Amino acid sequence: MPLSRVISDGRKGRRKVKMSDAKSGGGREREHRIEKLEKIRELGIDPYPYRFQRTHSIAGTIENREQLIAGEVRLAVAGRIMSVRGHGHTAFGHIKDDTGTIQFYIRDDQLDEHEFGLFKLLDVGDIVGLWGVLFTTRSGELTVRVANLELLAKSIRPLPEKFHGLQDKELRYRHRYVDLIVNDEVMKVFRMRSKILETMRQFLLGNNFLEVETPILQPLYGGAMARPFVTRHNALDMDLYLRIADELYLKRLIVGGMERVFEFSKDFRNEGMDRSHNPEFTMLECYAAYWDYNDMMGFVEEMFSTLATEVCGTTDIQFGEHSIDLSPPWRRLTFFEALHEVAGEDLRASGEGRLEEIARSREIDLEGISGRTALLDTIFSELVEPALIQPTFITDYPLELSPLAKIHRADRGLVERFEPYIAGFEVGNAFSELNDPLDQRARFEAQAELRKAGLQDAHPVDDDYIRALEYGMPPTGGIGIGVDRVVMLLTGATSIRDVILFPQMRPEEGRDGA
RNA sequence: GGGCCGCUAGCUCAUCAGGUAGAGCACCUGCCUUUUAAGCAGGUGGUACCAGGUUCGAGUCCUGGGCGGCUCACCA
Repeated sequence: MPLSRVISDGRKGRRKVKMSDAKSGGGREREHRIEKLEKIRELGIDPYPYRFQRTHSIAGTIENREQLIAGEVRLAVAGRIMSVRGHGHTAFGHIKDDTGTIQFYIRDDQLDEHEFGLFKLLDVGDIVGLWGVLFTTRSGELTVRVANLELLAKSIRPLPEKFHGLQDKELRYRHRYVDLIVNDEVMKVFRMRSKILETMRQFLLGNNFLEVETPILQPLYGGAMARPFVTRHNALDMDLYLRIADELYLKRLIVGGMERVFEFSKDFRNEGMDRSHNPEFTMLECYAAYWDYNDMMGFVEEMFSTLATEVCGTTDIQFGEHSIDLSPPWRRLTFFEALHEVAGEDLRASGEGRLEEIARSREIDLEGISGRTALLDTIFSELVEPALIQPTFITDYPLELSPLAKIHRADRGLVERFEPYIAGFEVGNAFSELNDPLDQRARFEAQAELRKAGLQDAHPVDDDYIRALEYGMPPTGGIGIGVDRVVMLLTGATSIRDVILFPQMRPEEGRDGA
């Protein structure tokens, strides 16, 4: 009896699970298939053999079709049966591997009896290996004429319907393997994701960055304003945090003399979930000694135009209704300049009263918002952000928002920080990194005060990080890039769940009741 | 957390005002040696998310719960 069934027995509010692992899941068809599985075994055939030697991928077969047909080459391909059209003594169907789909043609007078008997016990969804030569059908389709076939894995669960496929988003996320089998565009998105990561990595390695790995389990979290997940280490008898950022570790490495480092960091933030937030997500952070944030801006422009060129073949990409030009240089605008544009006046010196007036006149909801910084931030995200469609660097933020960034060289009230915006998304966050240990301690202590005042997301003081800075960190430019959002941008996905293979979901069986 | 919407066969969906659930695909049986949403004939398949309630009778109405989608808020 399946474990899930045992656990759920007697539990109130149990949800019926579609395609469950219970015996009823998959309906009668699953039982038919298990019967066929037994018959296959009775024929002395192992329905789950150990390997298969392919001569060609399906894409390779299609690519070399002329030589393969002309030479009457006996080839071996393998894949999942996606359709079968039986005609008594013959059958057509398609198999699919991860390079493509090809038709096969099988007829009983060209196989030994044994093998055609096996074929009759196969189903859509089974994984097979086929040997044969290529030909073109009357209707012009490239087809493998099967001379021999081998079952490589029996599928006992039916695939979704061939025409509509799997639509239900819940099932698509929960049973991503099925989604990948039947929805080709899903496979395409995740191939692009891989390509994006690879291009980023190559770009960084090509610029002499060193790829490193830093702890996910941290005794003290930091590097961002967010609530962490807490976990427990039994042997040490202590709580640990899942990292919310790897920033403070990477800068320790800069102190240690690694002059350019990066990490693809799985980060975890214990907050709400929506179209652009998953509790675990991927951040690319990179730090370069002797750079400031201006150097980093140039680097980011280069990286994104390289990405778009490698992945999409052009720096002009389409996202929803927007055409976006990622080629450098990008527009650069300070935080207060951007506000000036939308508010029609310089807000740099405006008091709380004036900021509230402006917000109200634009019908911005100010519930729970108090203080000048929060007002500025709110006005910015309501009025400025949505309009930042073409790539734009917003620079020089108010000091209060950025405890890890260096004071602006020309203005003590600002920090040297920028955020790249594309299609209204904030895709990163970068600073001239604060390397004055005494200033850093003062900033941490200011955060600690905010924490005491009830701001849970404020930074805890990280004494070891300050000690590292006390040994001396060179001037450094750093950035964190939200990789999932970049993937959304380049694939046109409108939900982060469409670029994460297994997005966080509540368990199918529902929450544990009393 | 709020609002709206959804949950019916393996999948995609019907079921007008409450009367004991239906189609297509898939599956099973038979026929069919170049088909391709193959075709023809016949057939199987349901705890209508769960639990209560109203009613002679509930997929349908009411209450509570579960899961999801969209959206707003919170949150970087």
